[in-house]
Amino acid sequence: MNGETGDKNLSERAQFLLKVLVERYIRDGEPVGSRTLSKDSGLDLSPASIRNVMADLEEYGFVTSPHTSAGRIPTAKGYRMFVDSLLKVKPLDEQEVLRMRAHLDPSQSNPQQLLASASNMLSAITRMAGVVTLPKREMASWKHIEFLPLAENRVLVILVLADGEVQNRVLHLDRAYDASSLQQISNYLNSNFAGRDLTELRRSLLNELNRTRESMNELMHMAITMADKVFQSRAGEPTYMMAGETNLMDFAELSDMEKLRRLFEAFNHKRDILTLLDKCIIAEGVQIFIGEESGYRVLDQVSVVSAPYSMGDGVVGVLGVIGPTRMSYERVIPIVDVTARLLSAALNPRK
Amino acid sequence: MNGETGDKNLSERAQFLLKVLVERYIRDGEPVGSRTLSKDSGLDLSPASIRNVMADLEEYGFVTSPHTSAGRIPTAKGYRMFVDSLLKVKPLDEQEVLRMRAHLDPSQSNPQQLLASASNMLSAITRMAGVVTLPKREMASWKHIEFLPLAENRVLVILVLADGEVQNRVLHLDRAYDASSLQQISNYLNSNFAGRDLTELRRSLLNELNRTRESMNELMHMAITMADKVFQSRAGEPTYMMAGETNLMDFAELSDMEKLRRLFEAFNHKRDILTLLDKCIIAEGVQIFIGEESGYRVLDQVSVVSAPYSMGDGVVGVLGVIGPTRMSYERVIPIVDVTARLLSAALNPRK
DNA sequence: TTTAGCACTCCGTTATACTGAGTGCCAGCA
DNA sequence: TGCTGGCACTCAGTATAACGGAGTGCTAAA
Repeated sequence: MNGETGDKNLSERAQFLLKVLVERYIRDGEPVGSRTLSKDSGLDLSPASIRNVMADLEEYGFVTSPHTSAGRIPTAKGYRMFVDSLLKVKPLDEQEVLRMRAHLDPSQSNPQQLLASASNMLSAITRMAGVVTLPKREMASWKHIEFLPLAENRVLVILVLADGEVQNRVLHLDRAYDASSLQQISNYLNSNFAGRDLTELRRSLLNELNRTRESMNELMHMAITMADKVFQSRAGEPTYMMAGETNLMDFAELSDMEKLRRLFEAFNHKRDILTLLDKCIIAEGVQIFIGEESGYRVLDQVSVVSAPYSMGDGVVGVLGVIGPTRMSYERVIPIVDVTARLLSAALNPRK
Repeated sequence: MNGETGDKNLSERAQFLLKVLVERYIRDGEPVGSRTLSKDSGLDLSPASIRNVMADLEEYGFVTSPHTSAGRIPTAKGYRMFVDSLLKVKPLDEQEVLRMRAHLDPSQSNPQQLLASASNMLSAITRMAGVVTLPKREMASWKHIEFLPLAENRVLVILVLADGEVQNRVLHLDRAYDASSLQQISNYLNSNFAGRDLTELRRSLLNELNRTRESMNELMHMAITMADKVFQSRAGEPTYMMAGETNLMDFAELSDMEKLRRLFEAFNHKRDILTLLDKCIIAEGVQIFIGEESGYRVLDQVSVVSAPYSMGDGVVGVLGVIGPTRMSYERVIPIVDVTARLLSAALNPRK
């Protein structure tokens, strides 16, 4: 209510003190009192003055006290302000970038392994949990397709993707196809559509189907319906890989067994985590969800720092770090950022 | 030192009291005192007499007390005696068996999914962690093999196993092979060796190679060396699937965060758990490791109840339950046993 | 606008006492 | 000889009170 803090915007000083407070709390994990802040800030202010500012910050919802006579700790909103407006991330040490690059060496790993390395690396250097979503395969292009007849109207489809990843699916069909017509179908698909991404493929196949409805020979018809079946994305696939979940057990914030258990169960069921990560795939760079912001109860006590990575010429997945809200964003943000870039580079063979 | 307990073998009464004690402790989780035992046993003995027996049991190492004035709890040795000699497992309720069978319906799942269902089911009904090792593929036979030329001297091998499981591997070769000679090679292998198990195949291929060394045409030579490469089992594969680890967080025995963490890390690294489970593959039926018996520090507080399952005509893997030493062996043993039988049945198509 | 001073609050720790559960041992009894 | 009641003792866990420390909010003065 008093002059300075009546405005919508916090005073310079209040912002600065919030910054110092958050940094201090991230460092020590203990509520920060006015005396500490008075010494720590470098400003020439007495504890009493600091207390006034704190009262304002509390009123705005940036900080809170665990109880009457403890210091203040940041709220989710406080962290948000800190991350968005107060924090200046320094670029990573060059040495460290080199070390990271070595872990993601494309020459001696396949894409699958690269993803695993990335999540391991994230968990190892941050000492929190690292997560990498598997590439959205619809967006990836493919090199080659092959059909193999099995018993009882079933056909095995082998799909070689642009990155060398191989997928198989078994189709259950309404009638048997002999080896030679299957051969013809795959020839047709390989010569006309190889190299396109999977969604595009489905679209042009449907067009084709409409355009040539009458004139089309049976073979092409078969080919098109079959391809349509193949390229429907399958459900129930594993959808992300995580490493270092156990690191989270060290954090005092998560020492409540009940909460920890729910969190780990969420990791296993994947659903919530995945929809959250999917939201990040549209964003440009590093995206951060702090505590309750995520909208999922289980993630109340944790933050997610994520960044999209790309393959070919589009974003195909997201990687990131999951840790307590009280994490060193200053350190984690550039790490996630760099990892995403390195992984993208490793996944895209230099042309 | 006194007459009765001086023999190597425990008296009838001592054995019976141990049984009651273990059952009681499994039920309540609290040290059992002489008064309780006196009422609970049904024997017409005063607490004082019970105490004498307890002193003997303690001397033999079957029970111990957490502190001077608490009751007794079983040691690993005590549980072992209980499980080996005192416990009589009742067969499972028929209703329950039917419900379990429904979960492992071979008609609407592939083998991969069956294994996952089995481990899920084990964890769900025992409320502990369920684990299933993946089948040893060397012991499985195969139905079909196919080669697909890729760029740069690489060949994609598609291997269809007897259970319908499909595997791919990429071979790096010293020279390029054209599609038609690859076709010939696969024809040769399919018509001469399909249906054998993989170890047997390698053996007969090597024989073949020696026997026909001079007379052999180049094609057969290629085929044989290539097959040899294919059927070398690959390292670094995932080796078991686990479900319900988080159930273990509920047990008071594991409330020590440090121990819990080590346990979960062991689950992730898989190594120790796997060598332990591998030991069970030779045993006939249900095998039990109680606490420290396993020889692995991380498993000090937990027991593993396991049983082998089979496919084709041999044992190929192990499944089981991991839980606190203080688990209801009476319930868990038949569950593991039945699950192993059901899984074996589901994996072996009725002929 | 800032600051010093003061009363107040609340957590965490320590000391103390007390209760309840259980034990080991001994002496007497069938 | 084996069983039992009695007794002194031990020890974890809990409740209670006391106290110091850290921090706050408010007020009055600089």
